[in-house]
Amino acid sequence: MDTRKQRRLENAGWRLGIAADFLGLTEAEAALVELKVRLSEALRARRLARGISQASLAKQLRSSQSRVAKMEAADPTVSLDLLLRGLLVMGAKPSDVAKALHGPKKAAA
Amino acid sequence: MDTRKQRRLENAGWRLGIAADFLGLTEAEAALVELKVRLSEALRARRLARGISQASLAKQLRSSQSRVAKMEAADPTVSLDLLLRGLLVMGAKPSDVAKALHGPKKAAA
DNA sequence: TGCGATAATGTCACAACTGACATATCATGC
DNA sequence: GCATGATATGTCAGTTGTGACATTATCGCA
Repeated sequence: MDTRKQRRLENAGWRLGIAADFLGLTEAEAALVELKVRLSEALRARRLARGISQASLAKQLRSSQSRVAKMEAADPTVSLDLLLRGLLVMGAKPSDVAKALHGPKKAAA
Repeated sequence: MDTRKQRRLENAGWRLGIAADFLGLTEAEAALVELKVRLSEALRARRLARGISQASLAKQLRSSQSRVAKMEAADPTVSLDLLLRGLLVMGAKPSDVAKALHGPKKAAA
């Protein structure tokens, strides 16, 4: 088929309806929240495994106890950047992060 | 051993030397940059696979062409949040994101 | 050569995130 | 009962990220 016309329209940024775009974004937004939750759970798990307090983690992160609490609660005001830094500071390797993204369960039957 | 005293100190936030903490953070910081680069590569790959322009992706993201360019360049001013949203909008599932984190190569010999 | 589309780079006002602090809740041990 | 340590919740001023815009640089095509 002739994809030229479509390409033209898409590149102008119109991609078949604003409503669809909107839905696409909120979908992505929901998925992002899901990912944040998983990372926050992984963070808490790692911290507890090390047996240290939120205050201690905060110090290592150069942050504060209250923010760490919000990180672990997946508070909307916490960025992924901070969450990731928390995990990495707690010794997570990139592959560990990838695992965490898959889901909270390690290997459920 | 008696771990009580150590726990006390740790929970007060002192964890054996500020220098070590500092190194830990910059290490995490470097790892974070690495992850950002991988995600930015994955983003560009996905966009090109779909054959759409930065402007089109920007529209779907409700962002701008210039910011998408910066996303793909792993510019320090773009957040992980935005990068992730970009990937998700481009149809990436969480498992795809996890794969991207492992490394740019899919299955090199 | 000029034109249209795409992408890269710099800037800026505005919005979101941040650390810090105060305070509150909830356990444990005395 | 009430300390003590850990965690949760709310607020706020200062920093960082954001979308938008302008500008520039390529590239392909007629």
